[in-house]
Amino acid sequence: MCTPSLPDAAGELAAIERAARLFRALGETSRLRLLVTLAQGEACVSDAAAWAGDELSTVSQRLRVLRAEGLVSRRREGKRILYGLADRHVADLIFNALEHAMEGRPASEPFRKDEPKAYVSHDSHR
Amino acid sequence: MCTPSLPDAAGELAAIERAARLFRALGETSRLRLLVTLAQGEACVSDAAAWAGDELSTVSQRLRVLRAEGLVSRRREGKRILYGLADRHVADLIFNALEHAMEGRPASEPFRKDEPKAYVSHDSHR
DNA sequence: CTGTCACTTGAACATCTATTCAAGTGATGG
DNA sequence: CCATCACTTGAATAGATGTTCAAGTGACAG
Repeated sequence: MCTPSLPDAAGELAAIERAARLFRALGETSRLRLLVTLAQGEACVSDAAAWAGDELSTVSQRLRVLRAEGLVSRRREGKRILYGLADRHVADLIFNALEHAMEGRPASEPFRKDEPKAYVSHDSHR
Repeated sequence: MCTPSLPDAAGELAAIERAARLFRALGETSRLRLLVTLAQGEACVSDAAAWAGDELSTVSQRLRVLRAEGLVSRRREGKRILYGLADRHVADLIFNALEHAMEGRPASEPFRKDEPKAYVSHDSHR
């Protein structure tokens, strides 16, 4: 008699929470730029900081956030530590968003009285 | 050895900025839950508020943010205003993230000395 | 060993963001 | 037309988050 439209398992709520944190990590221009940079290939923190024109510790903190969400990989090479995108999944997520961002309207859609198109998912994903 | 890895057009920077705002909109549990709810079908604000157990105005504000990023559609039906997912692209984004969230490690990966796998994108997307 | 290099981390500050209440808007139904 | 319903919006507050400086860590070169 409750949860009228959400046959979600408790685990799904946790997954949503998790996904939200993931999105939040992606949701900052500086961090996203960093990821796009890493999509071109691995980089050490110093270089990444140089490309971005930011402080070393700033970039390190950004990578910390990204790593906490499993978005980047990390390996040592000599004295440097190389970061890269964690997997193809991450790249997909980013490029999908970039596509949507380019297609989407210029962020100025006052009201539009009726927008008939509403997408409905194929039932459940689970 | 300058702009070593970023042949980005100026427009791409704007796209990244845009994508980041999009991710930020997705990056909050309450808003993401709302979107997942809408993925099951359209809903009016009152109902959505009831499902979520939140104030009407709270949900309205959330929808405002989502609408500003083009994530939801809106149409009037009688006295109600029905919201839904904007398009399949949005659903893809969400479900991709949910998958990654489920696959990913339990958010406790202290260091892992060497993680050899670093994904490198197939050159450019442009 | 020891010094140094490359990076990480803690704390402080500033900024941004979400939620809420109250007031406003506008289409609908009578 | 007018009252009402369903929703939106503005302002205030509280909580979260990013950046920076300074200090800390750890591996590698000598």
